[in-house]
Amino acid sequence: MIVGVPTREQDLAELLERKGVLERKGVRATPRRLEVLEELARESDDVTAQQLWGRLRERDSGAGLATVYRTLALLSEKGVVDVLSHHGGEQCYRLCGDAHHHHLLCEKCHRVVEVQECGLDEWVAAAAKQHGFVATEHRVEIVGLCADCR
Amino acid sequence: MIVGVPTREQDLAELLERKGVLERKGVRATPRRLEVLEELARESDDVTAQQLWGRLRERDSGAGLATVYRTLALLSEKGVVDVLSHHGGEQCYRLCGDAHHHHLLCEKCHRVVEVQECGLDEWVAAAAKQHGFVATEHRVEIVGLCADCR
DNA sequence: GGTGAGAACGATAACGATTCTCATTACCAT
DNA sequence: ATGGTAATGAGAATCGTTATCGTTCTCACC
Repeated sequence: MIVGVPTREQDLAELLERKGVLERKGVRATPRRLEVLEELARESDDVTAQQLWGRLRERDSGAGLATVYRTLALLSEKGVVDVLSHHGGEQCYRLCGDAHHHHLLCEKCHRVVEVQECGLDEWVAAAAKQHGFVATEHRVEIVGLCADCR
Repeated sequence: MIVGVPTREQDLAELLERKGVLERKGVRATPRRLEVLEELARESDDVTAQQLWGRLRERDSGAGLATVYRTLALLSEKGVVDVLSHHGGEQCYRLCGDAHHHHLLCEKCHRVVEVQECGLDEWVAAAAKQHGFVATEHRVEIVGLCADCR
Protein backbone atom coordinates (compact mmCIF):
# COMPACT_ATOMS: atom_id res chain seq x y z
CA MET A 1 0.00 0.00 0.00
CA ILE A 2 1.18 3.47 -0.83
CA VAL A 3 0.89 5.87 2.05
CA GLY A 4 -0.48 9.21 0.99
CA VAL A 5 -2.93 7.80 -1.54
CA PRO A 6 -5.81 6.53 0.56
CA THR A 7 -8.56 4.77 -1.34
CA ARG A 8 -11.38 5.12 1.14
CA GLU A 9 -12.71 7.88 3.29
CA GLN A 10 -11.81 5.99 6.42
CA ASP A 11 -8.25 5.55 5.24
CA LEU A 12 -7.98 9.25 4.65
CA ALA A 13 -9.29 9.97 8.13
CA GLU A 14 -6.80 7.56 9.65
CA LEU A 15 -3.97 9.05 7.67
CA LEU A 16 -4.82 12.54 8.87
CA GLU A 17 -5.11 11.28 12.41
CA ARG A 18 -1.66 9.74 12.24
CA LYS A 19 -0.23 12.91 10.78
CA GLY A 20 -1.80 14.78 13.66
CA VAL A 21 -0.24 12.44 16.20
CA LEU A 22 3.21 13.22 14.88
CA GLU A 23 2.77 16.92 14.30
CA ARG A 24 1.34 17.50 17.74
CA LYS A 25 4.59 16.10 19.11
CA GLY A 26 6.64 18.39 16.92
CA VAL A 27 7.78 15.59 14.65
CA ARG A 28 7.73 15.71 10.88
CA ALA A 29 5.09 13.44 9.43
CA THR A 30 7.19 11.77 6.76
CA PRO A 31 5.92 8.90 4.60
CA ARG A 32 8.20 6.42 6.39
CA ARG A 33 7.04 7.43 9.80
CA LEU A 34 3.44 7.20 8.70
CA GLU A 35 4.12 3.71 7.40
CA VAL A 36 5.55 2.68 10.76
CA LEU A 37 2.61 4.21 12.61
CA GLU A 38 0.19 2.51 10.26
CA GLU A 39 1.83 -0.84 10.80
CA LEU A 40 1.80 -0.33 14.57
CA ALA A 41 -1.89 0.58 14.43
CA ARG A 42 -2.59 -2.62 12.52
CA GLU A 43 -1.09 -4.70 15.31
CA SER A 44 -3.01 -4.76 18.54
CA ASP A 45 -0.25 -6.56 20.42
CA ASP A 46 3.36 -5.59 20.63
CA VAL A 47 5.97 -6.14 17.95
CA THR A 48 9.72 -6.13 17.78
CA ALA A 49 11.52 -3.74 15.48
CA GLN A 50 12.55 -6.64 13.28
CA GLN A 51 9.01 -7.98 13.00
CA LEU A 52 7.74 -4.56 12.08
CA TRP A 53 10.42 -4.24 9.45
CA GLY A 54 9.52 -7.64 8.03
CA ARG A 55 5.86 -6.66 7.75
CA LEU A 56 6.71 -3.43 6.04
CA ARG A 57 8.78 -5.32 3.50
CA GLU A 58 5.88 -7.68 2.84
CA ARG A 59 3.88 -4.62 1.94
CA ASP A 60 6.60 -3.56 -0.47
CA SER A 61 7.77 -0.71 1.67
CA GLY A 62 11.38 0.13 1.01
CA ALA A 63 11.93 1.21 4.60
CA GLY A 64 15.34 0.34 5.95
CA LEU A 65 15.85 -1.43 9.25
CA ALA A 66 17.76 1.54 10.61
CA THR A 67 14.85 3.82 9.83
CA VAL A 68 12.48 1.50 11.66
CA TYR A 69 14.72 1.60 14.73
CA ARG A 70 15.14 5.36 14.46
CA THR A 71 11.42 5.89 14.12
CA LEU A 72 10.55 3.61 17.02
CA ALA A 73 13.09 5.34 19.23
CA LEU A 74 11.65 8.70 18.26
CA LEU A 75 8.09 7.59 18.87
CA SER A 76 8.92 6.12 22.25
CA GLU A 77 10.76 9.28 23.22
CA LYS A 78 7.66 11.27 22.32
CA GLY A 79 5.39 8.95 24.25
CA VAL A 80 3.57 7.63 21.21
CA VAL A 81 4.67 4.04 21.72
CA ASP A 82 5.41 1.96 24.78
CA VAL A 83 8.54 -0.12 25.00
CA LEU A 84 8.23 -3.47 26.73
CA SER A 85 11.21 -5.64 27.58
CA HIS A 86 9.45 -8.80 28.60
CA HIS A 87 11.21 -10.89 25.97
CA GLY A 88 14.80 -11.48 26.99
CA GLY A 89 17.07 -9.16 25.08
CA GLU A 90 14.58 -8.05 22.45
CA GLN A 91 12.42 -4.99 22.91
CA CYS A 92 8.78 -4.84 21.94
CA TYR A 93 6.93 -1.76 20.81
CA ARG A 94 3.29 -0.92 21.01
CA LEU A 95 1.13 2.04 20.10
CA CYS A 96 -0.35 3.43 23.29
CA GLY A 97 -2.56 6.09 24.74
CA ASP A 98 -1.20 9.34 26.12
CA ALA A 99 -2.24 8.71 29.69
CA HIS A 100 -0.33 6.81 32.34
CA HIS A 101 -1.22 3.14 32.17
CA HIS A 102 0.03 -0.37 32.75
CA HIS A 103 -0.05 -3.62 30.83
CA LEU A 104 -1.64 -7.00 31.04
CA LEU A 105 0.26 -9.69 29.15
CA CYS A 106 -1.14 -13.05 28.20
CA GLU A 107 1.57 -15.60 28.85
CA LYS A 108 0.18 -17.92 26.21
CA CYS A 109 -0.80 -15.84 23.19
CA HIS A 110 1.19 -12.72 24.12
CA ARG A 111 -1.78 -10.47 23.77
CA VAL A 112 -1.24 -7.09 25.41
CA VAL A 113 -3.98 -5.01 26.99
CA GLU A 114 -3.71 -1.57 28.54
CA VAL A 115 -4.92 -1.06 32.07
CA GLN A 116 -6.03 2.55 32.16
CA GLU A 117 -7.02 2.85 35.78
CA CYS A 118 -3.81 2.89 37.74
CA GLY A 119 -4.83 4.02 41.20
CA LEU A 120 -1.51 2.91 42.66
CA ASP A 121 -0.02 6.31 43.34
CA GLU A 122 -0.74 6.13 47.03
CA TRP A 123 0.60 2.63 47.40
CA VAL A 124 3.70 3.56 45.39
CA ALA A 125 4.34 6.69 47.43
CA ALA A 126 3.97 4.76 50.67
CA ALA A 127 6.26 1.93 49.59
CA ALA A 128 8.85 4.44 48.46
CA LYS A 129 8.62 6.50 51.61
CA GLN A 130 9.13 3.45 53.74
CA HIS A 131 12.63 3.14 52.31
CA GLY A 132 13.40 6.84 52.17
CA PHE A 133 12.67 7.14 48.47
CA VAL A 134 10.61 9.65 46.60
CA ALA A 135 8.91 7.94 43.69
CA THR A 136 8.95 9.68 40.32
CA GLU A 137 7.50 6.90 38.22
CA HIS A 138 6.51 3.28 38.35
CA ARG A 139 5.95 0.41 36.00
CA VAL A 140 3.62 -2.50 36.50
CA GLU A 141 3.27 -5.58 34.36
CA ILE A 142 0.65 -8.17 35.08
CA VAL A 143 1.22 -11.54 33.46
CA GLY A 144 -1.58 -14.06 33.19
CA LEU A 145 -4.01 -15.75 30.87
CA CYS A 146 -6.42 -13.81 28.71
CA ALA A 147 -10.08 -14.68 28.25
CA ASP A 148 -9.37 -16.78 25.15
CA CYS A 149 -6.47 -18.73 26.58
CA ARG A 150 -7.97 -19.66 29.92
CA MET B 1 40.65 -14.76 47.30
CA ILE B 2 40.50 -18.49 47.08
CA VAL B 3 37.07 -19.90 47.70
CA GLY B 4 37.10 -22.94 49.89
CA VAL B 5 39.84 -21.69 52.20
CA PRO B 6 38.09 -19.27 54.51
CA THR B 7 40.31 -17.43 56.93
CA ARG B 8 37.74 -16.45 59.53
CA GLU B 9 34.88 -18.16 61.25
CA GLN B 10 32.42 -15.80 59.64
CA ASP B 11 33.79 -16.56 56.20
CA LEU B 12 33.33 -20.23 56.83
CA ALA B 13 29.75 -19.68 57.92
CA GLU B 14 29.04 -17.62 54.80
CA LEU B 15 30.63 -20.22 52.60
CA LEU B 16 28.49 -22.96 54.08
CA GLU B 17 25.42 -20.77 53.73
CA ARG B 18 26.13 -20.23 50.05
CA LYS B 19 26.69 -23.91 49.53
CA GLY B 20 23.35 -24.52 51.17
CA VAL B 21 21.61 -22.05 48.89
CA LEU B 22 22.80 -23.97 45.84
CA GLU B 23 22.29 -27.46 47.16
CA ARG B 24 18.78 -26.73 48.34
CA LYS B 25 17.95 -25.86 44.75
CA GLY B 26 19.47 -29.06 43.47
CA VAL B 27 22.48 -27.34 41.98
CA ARG B 28 26.05 -28.46 42.43
CA ALA B 29 28.01 -26.08 44.61
CA THR B 30 31.11 -25.77 42.46
CA PRO B 31 33.92 -23.35 43.25
CA ARG B 32 33.00 -21.11 40.31
CA ARG B 33 29.40 -20.87 41.33
CA LEU B 34 30.39 -20.05 44.88
CA GLU B 35 32.64 -17.31 43.58
CA VAL B 36 29.78 -15.81 41.62
CA LEU B 37 27.48 -16.01 44.64
CA GLU B 38 30.11 -14.45 46.83
CA GLU B 39 30.60 -11.58 44.42
CA LEU B 40 26.86 -11.04 44.20
CA ALA B 41 26.60 -11.01 47.98
CA ARG B 42 29.30 -8.35 48.14
CA GLU B 43 27.26 -6.02 45.93
CA SER B 44 24.12 -4.59 47.43
CA ASP B 45 22.91 -3.13 44.15
CA ASP B 46 22.57 -4.87 40.85
CA VAL B 47 25.39 -5.74 38.50
CA THR B 48 25.68 -6.71 34.88
CA ALA B 49 27.29 -9.99 33.90
CA GLN B 50 30.25 -8.13 32.48
CA GLN B 51 30.77 -6.08 35.63
CA LEU B 52 30.64 -9.21 37.72
CA TRP B 53 33.17 -10.89 35.47
CA GLY B 54 35.44 -7.87 35.71
CA ARG B 55 35.33 -7.95 39.49
CA LEU B 56 36.07 -11.63 39.59
CA ARG B 57 39.12 -11.06 37.41
CA GLU B 58 40.32 -8.33 39.73
CA ARG B 59 40.26 -10.93 42.45
CA ASP B 60 42.35 -13.24 40.29
CA SER B 61 39.52 -15.60 39.61
CA GLY B 62 40.03 -17.46 36.38
CA ALA B 63 36.30 -17.63 35.73
CA GLY B 64 35.38 -17.29 32.08
CA LEU B 65 32.73 -14.88 30.88
CA ALA B 66 30.65 -17.75 29.56
CA THR B 67 30.66 -19.37 32.96
CA VAL B 68 29.48 -16.16 34.56
CA TYR B 69 26.59 -15.98 32.10
CA ARG B 70 25.80 -19.65 32.57
CA THR B 71 25.85 -19.32 36.33
CA LEU B 72 23.69 -16.22 36.38
CA ALA B 73 21.16 -17.86 34.07
CA LEU B 74 21.11 -20.89 36.33
CA LEU B 75 20.70 -18.82 39.46
CA SER B 76 17.89 -16.76 38.00
CA GLU B 77 16.13 -19.90 36.83
CA LYS B 78 16.35 -21.23 40.38
CA GLY B 79 15.07 -18.01 41.86
CA VAL B 80 18.30 -17.14 43.62
CA VAL B 81 18.85 -13.92 41.71
CA ASP B 82 16.53 -11.33 40.21
CA VAL B 83 17.01 -10.11 36.68
CA LEU B 84 16.29 -6.46 36.03
CA SER B 85 16.18 -4.97 32.55
CA HIS B 86 16.07 -1.32 33.41
CA HIS B 87 19.26 -0.55 31.51
CA GLY B 88 18.60 -0.60 27.80
CA GLY B 89 19.89 -3.80 26.31
CA GLU B 90 21.94 -4.94 29.26
CA GLN B 91 20.54 -7.14 32.00
CA CYS B 92 21.27 -6.59 35.66
CA TYR B 93 21.46 -9.31 38.27
CA ARG B 94 20.90 -9.13 41.98
CA LEU B 95 20.85 -11.60 44.83
CA CYS B 96 17.37 -11.65 46.26
CA GLY B 97 15.22 -13.18 48.92
CA ASP B 98 13.01 -16.17 48.28
CA ALA B 99 9.74 -14.37 48.86
CA HIS B 100 7.75 -12.37 46.33
CA HIS B 101 8.93 -8.76 46.30
CA HIS B 102 9.36 -5.69 44.15
CA HIS B 103 12.11 -3.15 43.58
CA LEU B 104 12.80 0.47 44.24
CA LEU B 105 15.40 1.96 41.91
CA CYS B 106 17.21 5.22 42.49
CA GLU B 107 17.35 6.98 39.16
CA LYS B 108 20.49 8.85 40.15
CA CYS B 109 22.78 6.41 41.93
CA HIS B 110 21.09 3.21 40.73
CA ARG B 111 20.74 1.84 44.21
CA VAL B 112 18.26 -1.02 44.39
CA VAL B 113 16.10 -1.80 47.38
CA GLU B 114 13.67 -4.66 47.84
CA VAL B 115 10.10 -3.90 48.82
CA GLN B 116 8.99 -6.92 50.78
CA GLU B 117 5.41 -5.97 51.48
CA CYS B 118 3.58 -6.37 48.23
CA GLY B 119 -0.07 -6.18 49.16
CA LEU B 120 -1.10 -5.70 45.55
CA ASP B 121 -2.67 -9.09 44.96
CA GLU B 122 -6.18 -7.77 45.24
CA TRP B 123 -5.55 -4.82 43.01
CA VAL B 124 -3.80 -7.05 40.48
CA ALA B 125 -6.59 -9.60 40.48
CA ALA B 126 -9.20 -6.88 40.01
CA ALA B 127 -7.33 -5.17 37.19
CA ALA B 128 -6.87 -8.52 35.45
CA LYS B 129 -10.49 -9.55 35.90
CA GLN B 130 -11.69 -6.31 34.41
CA HIS B 131 -10.13 -7.35 31.11
CA GLY B 132 -11.00 -11.01 31.33
CA PHE B 133 -7.54 -12.05 32.48
CA VAL B 134 -6.47 -14.30 35.28
CA ALA B 135 -3.24 -12.99 36.75
CA THR B 136 -0.48 -15.47 37.50
CA GLU B 137 2.26 -13.06 38.36
CA HIS B 138 3.11 -9.39 38.36
CA ARG B 139 6.15 -7.17 38.39
CA VAL B 140 6.42 -3.71 39.84
CA GLU B 141 9.32 -1.32 39.56
CA ILE B 142 9.29 1.98 41.35
CA VAL B 143 11.78 4.53 40.10
CA GLY B 144 12.68 7.54 42.14
CA LEU B 145 15.30 9.18 44.28
CA CYS B 146 16.79 7.49 47.30
CA ALA B 147 17.39 9.18 50.63
CA ASP B 148 20.96 10.13 49.72
CA CYS B 149 20.18 11.53 46.29
CA ARG B 150 17.20 13.64 47.15
C1' DG C 1 8.79 26.85 -10.12
C1' DG C 2 13.74 26.96 -8.53
C1' DT C 3 17.01 26.60 -4.59
C1' DG C 4 19.55 25.82 -0.56
C1' DA C 5 19.87 24.15 4.27
C1' DG C 6 18.86 20.79 7.11
C1' DA C 7 16.22 16.59 8.19
C1' DA C 8 15.34 11.96 6.91
C1' DC C 9 16.66 7.92 4.65
C1' DG C 10 18.92 3.24 3.06
C1' DA C 11 22.72 0.28 2.93
C1' DT C 12 26.02 -1.51 5.36
C1' DA C 13 29.63 -1.59 8.76
C1' DA C 14 30.41 -1.58 13.59
C1' DC C 15 29.35 -2.66 18.18
C1' DG C 16 28.23 -4.96 22.39
C1' DA C 17 25.84 -8.30 24.97
C1' DT C 18 24.85 -12.95 25.02
C1' DT C 19 25.09 -17.73 23.50
C1' DC C 20 27.29 -21.61 21.24
C1' DT C 21 31.03 -24.96 20.35
C1' DC C 22 34.27 -27.93 21.65
C1' DA C 23 38.25 -29.62 23.77
C1' DT C 24 39.71 -30.06 28.54
C1' DT C 25 39.06 -30.64 33.41
C1' DA C 26 36.69 -31.59 37.78
C1' DC C 27 33.49 -34.28 40.29
C1' DC C 28 31.28 -38.33 42.05
C1' DA C 29 29.37 -42.96 42.36
C1' DT C 30 31.10 -47.33 41.80
C1' DA D 1 41.54 -46.21 40.38
C1' DT D 2 37.95 -45.55 36.75
C1' DG D 3 34.33 -44.32 33.76
C1' DG D 4 30.53 -41.31 32.91
C1' DT D 5 28.65 -36.96 33.37
C1' DA D 6 28.60 -32.15 34.51
C1' DA D 7 31.19 -27.97 34.52
C1' DT D 8 34.51 -24.95 32.60
C1' DG D 9 37.49 -21.67 29.58
C1' DA D 10 38.64 -19.73 25.29
C1' DG D 11 37.17 -18.01 21.50
C1' DA D 12 33.97 -18.05 17.59
C1' DA D 13 29.34 -17.10 16.30
C1' DT D 14 24.93 -14.86 16.74
C1' DC D 15 21.79 -11.35 17.12
C1' DG D 16 19.69 -7.02 18.36
C1' DT D 17 20.84 -2.42 18.01
C1' DT D 18 23.44 1.80 16.77
C1' DA D 19 26.72 4.59 14.04
C1' DT D 20 28.41 6.14 9.59
C1' DC D 21 28.05 8.20 5.33
C1' DG D 22 26.58 9.38 0.91
C1' DT D 23 22.07 10.26 -1.18
C1' DT D 24 17.34 11.88 -1.23
C1' DC D 25 13.54 14.37 0.44
C1' DT D 26 11.11 18.40 2.62
C1' DC D 27 10.00 22.93 3.12
C1' DA D 28 10.60 27.82 3.84
C1' DC D 29 12.06 31.43 1.04
C1' DC D 30 12.79 33.56 -3.16
